[in-house]
Amino acid sequence: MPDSGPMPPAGRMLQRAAKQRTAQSPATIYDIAALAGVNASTVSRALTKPGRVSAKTQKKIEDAAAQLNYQANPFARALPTGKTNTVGLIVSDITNPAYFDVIRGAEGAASARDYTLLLAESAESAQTELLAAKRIMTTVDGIILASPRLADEQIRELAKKKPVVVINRMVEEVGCVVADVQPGVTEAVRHLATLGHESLAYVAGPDRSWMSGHRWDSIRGRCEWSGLRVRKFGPGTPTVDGGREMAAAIRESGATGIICYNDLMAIGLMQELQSAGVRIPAEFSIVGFDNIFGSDFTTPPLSTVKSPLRETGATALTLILAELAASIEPGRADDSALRAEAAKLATELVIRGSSGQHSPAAL
Amino acid sequence: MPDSGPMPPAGRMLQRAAKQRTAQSPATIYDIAALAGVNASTVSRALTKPGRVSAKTQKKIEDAAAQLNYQANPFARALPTGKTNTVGLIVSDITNPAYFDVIRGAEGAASARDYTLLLAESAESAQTELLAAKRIMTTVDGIILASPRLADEQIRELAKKKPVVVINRMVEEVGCVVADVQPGVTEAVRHLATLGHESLAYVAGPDRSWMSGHRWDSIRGRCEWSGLRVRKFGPGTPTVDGGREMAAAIRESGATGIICYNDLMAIGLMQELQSAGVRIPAEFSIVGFDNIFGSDFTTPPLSTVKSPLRETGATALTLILAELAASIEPGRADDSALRAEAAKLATELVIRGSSGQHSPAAL
DNA sequence: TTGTACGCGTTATCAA
DNA sequence: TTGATAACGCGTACAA
Repeated sequence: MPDSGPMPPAGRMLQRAAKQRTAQSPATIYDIAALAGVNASTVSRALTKPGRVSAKTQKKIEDAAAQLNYQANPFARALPTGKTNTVGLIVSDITNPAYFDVIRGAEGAASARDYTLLLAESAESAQTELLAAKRIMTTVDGIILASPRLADEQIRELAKKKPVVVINRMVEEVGCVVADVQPGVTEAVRHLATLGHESLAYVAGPDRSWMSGHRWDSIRGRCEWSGLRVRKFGPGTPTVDGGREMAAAIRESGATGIICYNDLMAIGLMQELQSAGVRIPAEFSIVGFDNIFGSDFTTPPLSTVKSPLRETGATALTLILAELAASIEPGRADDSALRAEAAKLATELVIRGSSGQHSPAAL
Repeated sequence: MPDSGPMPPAGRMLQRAAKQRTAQSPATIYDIAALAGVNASTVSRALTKPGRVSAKTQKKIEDAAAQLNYQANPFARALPTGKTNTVGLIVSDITNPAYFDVIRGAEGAASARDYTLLLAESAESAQTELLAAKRIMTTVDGIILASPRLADEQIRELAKKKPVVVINRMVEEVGCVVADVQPGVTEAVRHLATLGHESLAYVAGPDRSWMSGHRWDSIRGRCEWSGLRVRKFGPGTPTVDGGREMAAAIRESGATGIICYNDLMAIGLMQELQSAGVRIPAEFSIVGFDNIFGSDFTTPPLSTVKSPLRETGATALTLILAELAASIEPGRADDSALRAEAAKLATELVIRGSSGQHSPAAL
């Protein structure tokens, strides 16, 4: 160590300069600083909060940055800040087309705000879900859990570390995005009643699915209100095959207006019934949930309670970002706007061919 | 500066200790070092390449790490290394269900190797695709481009900076994953010929789609070989509506064995034809491509040339990782195994109800 | 085998 | 308003 002057920065910049010649490593704020004739810290200021620097140097720096095709290194930025501009999304089953739109909505909302989406799947297992969550946790600013299989307590535990928003489930003390099932269910029950169905049935999903129970509660309540009989079948697997397996029980039940936990089950049920010679909708009316891609491909096309899947994904991401902002700048508790936005997420009946006038007479 | 001893490390550790009391910030290698009574660098060595440290201290460190619930900070790790353990996947259109399985395959392969998947959409625009690519580029070890809209040259440009693998398209000098269309097309053409169709038609996708042209080339070649007449229609939009729009032209064309660029178009075409009173498959046989989710929901269910979508996604990710490994350790050019794996990706005809004996007589 | 010291690119805290 | 400098957590030559 021959010298004791301001060595580190000088040495650093010399090294940068040398490096610049050899490889084509991306430009750093030091390169910009050199080009603009200012200090690196000034560059940092100018590029992050464009108010703490004079207009003149601001422009010089911006020009230099543009010329050098500068792109901030997210990792270097994340280190002192802790902010990664990345949100994780964990879905329980990528196979399920209902999530496609959720993913799409979240991705759109994210990239619109210069955020990036990290995707992971839990394969319907609480254990791998927790694993994925922990792995991702270190990398993201917040996590969206779509129909999580985790226990409430585990979710709250995660939420202590980073903002967590849950989709399609209510968990105390955690941000939740759940579309209002009431309007869609109300319409559906009324629709079936109008069609002449006096005995309804609900084909439930898995017991562990919060949403399945929620939908059942809503349907039952509505039927009581309307004086209709309704029975619950299941639990069943929330897939096409799961719907198929319920066909026999439904057929013998005497119920003629069937609402299924989701479109997948509805499609399976309908297919199985049809292949047994049952006429839809003459003998049974079938209504699904979600309005997934392909639910109108069937013959007859499926009537369904449409869920605002894409909006749900987008709203979840917005909520995460809001929680993030709140944790930094705790003054503003204007959840109101967000709550309002989330409240707009309502279901709605889409009437297609699988529900119609009940006319078993025409045997 | 009262002292000139080994200040920095000591000061750092003191601060850590103080911090440890207050907030619940995640444990670092310094915490482990303190607990195990060794230096932080030893911890780093023990945790990265478990061979450069004595068995005894190794255990001590691992115990301490476990006790502290240690989780390496990916950002801090990425900074000196440049490695992020993250792969980006850009799809041209999340709406298209064909990508669902690709995403799924890639995600599965990634998380199996402790990699994380970054998802982005280009919304069918070359410009936003480039933007997304550049934004993501800084964050990932490599990028997978599914049916990119970018020009070949732009893709090569990207590939100069980080490993790039392209799905469903051939680009010189860039890793590509394209399922072999030959077997599926051969089966399909033979199938239609056997059914009595003498005049075939191909409903093309967008002109910009490399895959659409590729499929057409293969079909045409196969038809020539078989002495069948075949005409190309389009270009069209690769959606259900795009398929619908081709119905009139197809109906007047005289062709009766129709192969569509993808299932979406096939479904639209079939629906439109049926709603005009045309009987499928008696009058027209329709075959799609890909075997997407829901292609068996239609009545009749769609015959289709199945693509190994999921395997394609998984293979693409594997390829990226291989290129990554090769760029680090250039000695091993054992692409052979990979090429072999990629070569196994073949299409295959799935015969369902939309194709059948040609019997226009039964008017 | 282990410890020392530095750099990765950025932000944040001070002085100036 | 700007500059100098210390973190952020980890990997790694180099020295011991």
